[in-house]
Amino acid sequence: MDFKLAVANEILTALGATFGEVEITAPDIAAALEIPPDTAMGDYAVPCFKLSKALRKSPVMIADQLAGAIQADFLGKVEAVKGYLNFFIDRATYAEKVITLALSEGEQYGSDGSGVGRTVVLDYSSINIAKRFHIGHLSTTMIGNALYRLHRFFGWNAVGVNHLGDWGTQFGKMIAAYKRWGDHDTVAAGGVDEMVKLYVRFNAEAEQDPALNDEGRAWFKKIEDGDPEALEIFNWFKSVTLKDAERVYDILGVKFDSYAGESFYNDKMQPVIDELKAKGLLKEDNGAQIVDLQDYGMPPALILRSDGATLYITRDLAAARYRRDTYHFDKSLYVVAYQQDLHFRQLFKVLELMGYDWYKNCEHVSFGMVSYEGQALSTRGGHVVYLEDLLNTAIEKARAIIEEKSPDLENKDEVARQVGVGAVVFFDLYNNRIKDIDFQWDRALNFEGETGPYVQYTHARACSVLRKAEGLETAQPDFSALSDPFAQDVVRMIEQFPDVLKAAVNRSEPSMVTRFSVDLAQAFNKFYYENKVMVDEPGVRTARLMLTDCTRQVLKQALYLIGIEAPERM
RNA sequence: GUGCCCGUAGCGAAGCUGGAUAUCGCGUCAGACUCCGACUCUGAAGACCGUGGGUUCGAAUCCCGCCGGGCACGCCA
Repeated sequence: MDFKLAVANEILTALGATFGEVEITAPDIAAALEIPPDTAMGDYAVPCFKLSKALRKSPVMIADQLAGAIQADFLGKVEAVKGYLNFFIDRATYAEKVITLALSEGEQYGSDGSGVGRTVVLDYSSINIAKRFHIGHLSTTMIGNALYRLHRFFGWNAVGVNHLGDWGTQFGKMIAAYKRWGDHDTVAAGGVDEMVKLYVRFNAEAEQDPALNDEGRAWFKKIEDGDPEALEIFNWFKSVTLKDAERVYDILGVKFDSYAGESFYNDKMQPVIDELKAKGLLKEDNGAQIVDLQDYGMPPALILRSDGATLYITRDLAAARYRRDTYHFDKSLYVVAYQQDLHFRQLFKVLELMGYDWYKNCEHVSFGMVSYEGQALSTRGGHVVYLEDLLNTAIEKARAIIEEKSPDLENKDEVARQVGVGAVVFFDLYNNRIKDIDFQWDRALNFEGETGPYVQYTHARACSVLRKAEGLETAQPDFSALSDPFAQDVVRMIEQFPDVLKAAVNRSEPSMVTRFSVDLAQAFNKFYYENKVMVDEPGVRTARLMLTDCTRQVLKQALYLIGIEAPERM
């Protein structure tokens, strides 16, 4: 039973009985239902101010009259207060319905299956070849991962794309540097770090000897032309970078279905350019080919440089079309920082001008910048935190706490990893994605308060209680044992879980799930403190254990959806 | 200069399809519990919700101006 809808139906009936025909439907009323700021005021409320005009009566009068006309067995009490109609629901029934539903649906609880038969393409993480993974890449990776999991949970066919940054003259420079100073074994052993060293050296020496740059360009031209040697080195660089990145992805539990990056679209741009030309969208400006977007308040989109070379947006146009043709997506998300807001507005606008109505299904999921202790990240300036270092530090810290608090734990290494990584990921997904993050070690490694470890701990605690209850006599649950405010808060959170997930998907906002997990954990901890679960009375005990089980299940699911594991002991 | 985004207690935030007394965490202070597991509970101090207008029965929430900060604005990605 949907409580909101049930309450809404009662109101509708009472409205009809009291004021005659009204043009309003039950779902309308359900949408207008609110949860009062204080549970002492009621469990649901309807503000009657909007009805005031249509009915030509004061809100206070409407509320008063409706209160007198409503009676239903699942409603405890109906009160009219200053134009608000407040409902008190029968709490035992409420708890029973919510818990029974959540437990019967199990791991599917929270999903309405609304994505079945639909496909979403998610572009996230999108690392650059020959660069190390640092904290600036965490948000795109984890937001993308969370959205990927959320969509799958709702039944979507999700395609995760790591749109590799593997195109540009810097790769020609890298090869030139490698040919001059590098050797296979050193790079194979040192990985990305060695490649970065070569690149840094190249740029340093190129300042003395600009001819080196020509050498770099020449190598890049060879890549473009498909020269076997150039391609072999280039592809090898890619595989070394991906191997390095894979290590981090494994720690984070992040996966992709495609690694088609910029170079992949090298031979797919010409048809797009031809099409732009055919549709009369392309025009020359200062030797370059552009799409004029002046009518839309935007600077022009540069499709071809004056030397004929393609640009970023040219590749993204080709990529958008390729994804549409290949995956037939119903939705395409780009999890990219807000610096590129304009780029995506231009991209989507050009798609629209090309006549692709599916441009509407493309969305830029933009997020804030990461700075480090107040300053911009700078790889060159050494002002940077590498992701692997951060994760390892977090894992070590978790390990130390485990040694102190639960030295007898069996799989300490695994749990340390789960908790350490959980802290970092949670930190990243905690705030609205649009907010900038100033990375500070002590905050990212915080395990107390609103943090991943706190939620994980609550989950482990629930597991512990359930373990202790194994083998005890079960009885018909007495749901009236869940009528107190603390248990009710937990029930309410569990009831809201499906709505929270839906909103998180609709708004592409994983932080809603992160927030929810904290709220549920807090509510459960209060409940747990105020009510003893393991009481002698079997009916009461069973009801409280069911609530504990529900909490465990929902916390685990919430954490999973934002990419965090939930150990059963810690 | 133009466009977009952000501005809520000392700090970090939530609340933004308008609704009752603006929540949460960190930190500070005073207590309680210390019973299943780093928890939890009670209370204190701390917010003219950047600012000025407007719309509305009602604005942190919507609209406009201003201030402060960030990002972006043709041949990088």
